[in-house]
Amino acid sequence: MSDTDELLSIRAAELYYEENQTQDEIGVILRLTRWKVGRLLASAKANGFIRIEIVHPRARRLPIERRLRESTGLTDAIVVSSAGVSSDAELQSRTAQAAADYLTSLRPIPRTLGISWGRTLHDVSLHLKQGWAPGVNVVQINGGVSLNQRTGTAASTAVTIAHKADGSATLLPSPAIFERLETKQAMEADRTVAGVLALARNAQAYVFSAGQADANSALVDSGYLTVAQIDDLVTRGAVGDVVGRYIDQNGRIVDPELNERTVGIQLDQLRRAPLTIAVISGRSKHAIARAVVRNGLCTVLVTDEDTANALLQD
Amino acid sequence: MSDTDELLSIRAAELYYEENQTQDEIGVILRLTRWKVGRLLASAKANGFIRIEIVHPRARRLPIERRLRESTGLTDAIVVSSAGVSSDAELQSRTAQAAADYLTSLRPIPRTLGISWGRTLHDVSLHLKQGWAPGVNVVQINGGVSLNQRTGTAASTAVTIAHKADGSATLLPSPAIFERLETKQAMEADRTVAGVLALARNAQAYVFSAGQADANSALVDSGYLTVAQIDDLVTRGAVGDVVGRYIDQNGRIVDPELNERTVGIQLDQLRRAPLTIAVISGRSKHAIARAVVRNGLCTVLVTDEDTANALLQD
DNA sequence: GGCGATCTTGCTCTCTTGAGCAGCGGCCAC
DNA sequence: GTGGCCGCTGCTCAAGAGAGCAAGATCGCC
Repeated sequence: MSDTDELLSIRAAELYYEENQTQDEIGVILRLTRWKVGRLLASAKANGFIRIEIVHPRARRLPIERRLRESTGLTDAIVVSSAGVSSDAELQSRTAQAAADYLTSLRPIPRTLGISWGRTLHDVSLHLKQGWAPGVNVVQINGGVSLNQRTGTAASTAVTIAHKADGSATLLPSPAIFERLETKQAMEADRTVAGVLALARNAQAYVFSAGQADANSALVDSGYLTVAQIDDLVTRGAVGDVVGRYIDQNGRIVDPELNERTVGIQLDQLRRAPLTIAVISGRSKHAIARAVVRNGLCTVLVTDEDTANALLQD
Repeated sequence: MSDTDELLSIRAAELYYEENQTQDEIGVILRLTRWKVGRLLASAKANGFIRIEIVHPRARRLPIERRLRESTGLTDAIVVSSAGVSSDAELQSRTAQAAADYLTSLRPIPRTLGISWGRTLHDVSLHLKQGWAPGVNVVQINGGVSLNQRTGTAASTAVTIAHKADGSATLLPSPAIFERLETKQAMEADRTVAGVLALARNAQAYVFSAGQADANSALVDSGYLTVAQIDDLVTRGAVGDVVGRYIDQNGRIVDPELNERTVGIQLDQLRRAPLTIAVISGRSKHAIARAVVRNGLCTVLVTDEDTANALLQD
């Protein structure tokens, strides 16, 4: 397009989008036919001079969702807009909201829903509306927090989600990671625990988040791992954890021995499940999000625009 | 509007603006009539959820221009968009470009055009196209740079503008500020100088910029004033200078004695002129821009979006 | 619980916009 | 210089979107 046409297209766009003139009126002002004006506006759009943004906490980015589905093979992708977001916390809240919306709209409604725990899942539980689903049985799929003052977060997340669905919660009464393998095995042998784990393995749908591999991990907060242990895992290629299990960028368990001592369903069980919803957002989780998506650990991803774009870079 | 309607309006907006669906198609998807969809889209716009931005160096902000004209009584206002601008220099370049465009489109074409000098005016001169006007006589309206290596900037600006209009330049062969009043008066008594000043007073249009009152002033750069002198002026209320004369926020001369020693047309002559175009942009010039506009020193303002918004705050 | 006021809804009608097409003019090769 | 090709222009025609209106729903007030 010629230079003067480019300038004209900008003048036309100003009158069209900012002054709400019709293409006809613009034609009179710029001494053009209305068809020419229409073509100029189309070219302004095609050249990317017109940027349309939906500024709202609930806004999603459908084109990015589509590209993400196409390039990764996910069955569904939910991408929240990061337009006008100032803090990471706000972004995560938006993502949790979107996850809650997604759960609410799920059809058929899962009878048993396996969930992990953490800040994100807690956030999701808060965003769910009372009565979001009728009678869902929520089952915890990995061992919960129980070593310090944050006791009960894991349980309360499951209970809240179940309560709001007028359903029931099945808790996994176990630490996330045992110090000794024998203790863990003894625990798993217990009928109650074995029953919960069996229920977890047969859930119709899973919702989980993922943690980045750094000192801010919930597993460090909860006292299951030390910062030194995390550092070691990172050295060995860990990018983050999924249901308490640390993986590298190829989705492989980084420390099999540690993995053995971790209570909850196996990653392969997640991989085989037909509906696994990962809720991951924030700058620091790009790497673990990539690992989760690239290695088939989820079929549905709920995330933010920036993380989605990072995934599309590859 | 109800909460669910708000959410629906966002969903509709996503489908409409990002997925290019028709309101009819959206109606099918969201199980609404197309009229409801149309109303939701209208409400999304009305609520400011839809942000449309024209991203282009030549883009202007017509609604702000209109508000500026209405609230200040300017006969015209040109406001360039600051969308996608990273540096102050880029913004100033855009503003200078807009000023050049405005000059080019001026009708009737002024026979004599009075101009000041400075970085901004120099920038404007560079953005003018060869043949922007036929045969304009450009006359310098205030004393020029001549004390140091930047010699000639003032003259070259005038010459460039005149040359590109296939016209002539009339230079004011004088320093900006004299040290002694007597020398200045002697200079003004000279027939040549007096002639130039008379021509300047009778120009049909004026274009000038304004300087902020700080150590970066062109008058400091050129050696006419010291930083200490500027500090003193600021203490006395100066917000900046117009054609070399420092004014406070009420448009009053801050230092009458200094003003007497300054060569060029008087501010009152600007105030009386029918067409005075001020070109002012950049964060640091908000105060002086306000002083210029509020006190009738220009009839046309060319500026950037941020400065314009600052003016509209009052 | 009844009544009026107000808001919402789904419609018709009209204006606005986009798709597609024929004709014109410029440009290049020969 | 001439013929053919390509791109731009202004048109017709149909789809899309908005304004306005009347009927129905909802709400508050008594």
